[in-house]
Amino acid sequence: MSEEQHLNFIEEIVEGDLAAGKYGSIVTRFPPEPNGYLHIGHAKSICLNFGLAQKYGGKTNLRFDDTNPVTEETEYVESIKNDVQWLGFNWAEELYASNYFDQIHGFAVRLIEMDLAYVDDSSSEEIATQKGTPTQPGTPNVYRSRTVTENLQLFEDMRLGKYADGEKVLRAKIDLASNNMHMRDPIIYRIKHAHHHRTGNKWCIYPMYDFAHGQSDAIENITHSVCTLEFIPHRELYNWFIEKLSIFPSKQYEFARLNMTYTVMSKRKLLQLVQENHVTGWDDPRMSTISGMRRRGYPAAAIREFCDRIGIAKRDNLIDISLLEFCVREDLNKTAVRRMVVFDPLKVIITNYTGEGEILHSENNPEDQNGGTREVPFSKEIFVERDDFMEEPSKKYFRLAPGQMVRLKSAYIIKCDDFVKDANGNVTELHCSYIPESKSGSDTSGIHVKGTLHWVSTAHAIPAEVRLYDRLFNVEDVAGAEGDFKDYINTDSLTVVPHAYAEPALLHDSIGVGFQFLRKGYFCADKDSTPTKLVFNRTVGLKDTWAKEVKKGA
RNA sequence: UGCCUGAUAGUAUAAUGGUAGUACGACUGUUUUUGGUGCAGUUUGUCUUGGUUCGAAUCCAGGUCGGGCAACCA
Repeated sequence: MSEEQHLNFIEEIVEGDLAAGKYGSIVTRFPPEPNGYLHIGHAKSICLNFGLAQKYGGKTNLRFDDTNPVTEETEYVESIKNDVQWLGFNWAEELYASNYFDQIHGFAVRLIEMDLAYVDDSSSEEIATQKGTPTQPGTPNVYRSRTVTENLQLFEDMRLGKYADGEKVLRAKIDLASNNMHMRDPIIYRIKHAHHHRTGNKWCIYPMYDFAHGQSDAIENITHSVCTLEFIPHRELYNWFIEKLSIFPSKQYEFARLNMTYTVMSKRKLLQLVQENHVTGWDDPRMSTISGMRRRGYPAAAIREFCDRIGIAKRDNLIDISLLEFCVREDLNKTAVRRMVVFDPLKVIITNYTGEGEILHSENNPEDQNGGTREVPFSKEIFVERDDFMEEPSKKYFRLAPGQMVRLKSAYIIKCDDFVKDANGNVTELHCSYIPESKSGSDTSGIHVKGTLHWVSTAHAIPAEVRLYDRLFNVEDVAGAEGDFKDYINTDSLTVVPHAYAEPALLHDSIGVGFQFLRKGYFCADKDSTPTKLVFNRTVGLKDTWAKEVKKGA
């Protein structure tokens, strides 16, 4: 009652329709064309369409808008199904616009019979010219006054394959003077002698989007057909066909598509990145595709949360990618298993440690009481991160420096006594002493240190490759930037750390879980990872207030 | 030149004629065996000009700015 339910404008429409008794329950659909992989923008649409049905007790169909056989492939169908499922949604029915080709063809015949469609022999250029311009009305050509009988015969001949591609089209007869260019006798059927991934060679004529989408919606009794803003001018046509054909009156509603900083969101551009090898594939972890994000380690729940937070409205937007990253961290912080991995090793010898070594225990996740612990071997010689030592520390540097003390996570407090340099002046080794009574969990030393470091015992360290990703583009608004979007590709978007050192527990961890490498960020095993060669992707870094501090000083 | 759309903190999004709120970001402080997390707090906004009204982000009119529309693509 009292909770503030902020409805988006589409939810308001749905609630209004339901309250008015317009529909018993709602039916939505997610209608991708299988000509590429799904991206985060599709996720927004998926969450909206499936979310609506879940919230109001309806159903959602997955419908492939496969009306253009030359761009569509089964590979894409499979990837789309996989991505929608991975995101956590189940469709009521798996459908294809091509299932309806017979019915849609029948609709076209009906239109011809009503003298509302005609076969046009003009070339595509002629048709474009005859359409006029937004400020000048179009002009009818001779074909527009063909008789119903003639049109029926010609359309049938088109279907029979008597004409070559482009020789003839079927056009709706509407209004060549309309302010809406889409109403100026739009083409509704074209000839394409092409193999279709579902219907094979059965057809050589295919309906255009405008003559398939609304009809498919109607056939499926879709109550709320939600699409993006650029289809607003199509709505008039959408309604016109439904009215003339007297079919189920689906209603189209439009929302603003997702735009995100530092990335591109169009299948055409994503395809280009793949084809020109700017990335390794559709599932490259830097891609804005669902499959790329999955491989990068973004949890589905985080993507759903993101889609929830960005809202649904009609205003053009450019969402900061850091909001997505926030959602990813928020999710992973609660679920990721903590491990220690040193990327850039600096050897530390604990000079006063006389034991053989020992097994210590460290919690798997401080956020999860039931997460348990793991064994971490400790010994006289360990690796720490090279940038966790400074010969001449700045004032607020809480890590190792001559005479300075830190805690080794889940182990002991150590003090840096000395360091060794090579001929080039590079620090090669630290000599530290440990405080025996400072052992984690039974610390009686009374010493408090400000810094805690991750570390790995050199004798037990497991080599691993770590891949660090940065934004794929170096401008915020890639689509809005002048010139070719490829000019803005960030050439440093991938950094490989070939020889990182991981604690041994990581060897036995199952693939598919999210990790937090302490103080380094969130990671997941890549599909390239094998038992003999571990490979990890950095999903996202940790919030780093120290880096910010350093930057300020610089 | 036409038509269609939209405009609320830096970014998104609510307030549906009656206290401009929330989240992310930024900044403080605090807690912490991750410079992480958590907690507390601060910060910044109704495109503009008129009108209607006791009262306007909301309604009306004009302007400004943004996006879209003339593929045998979807």
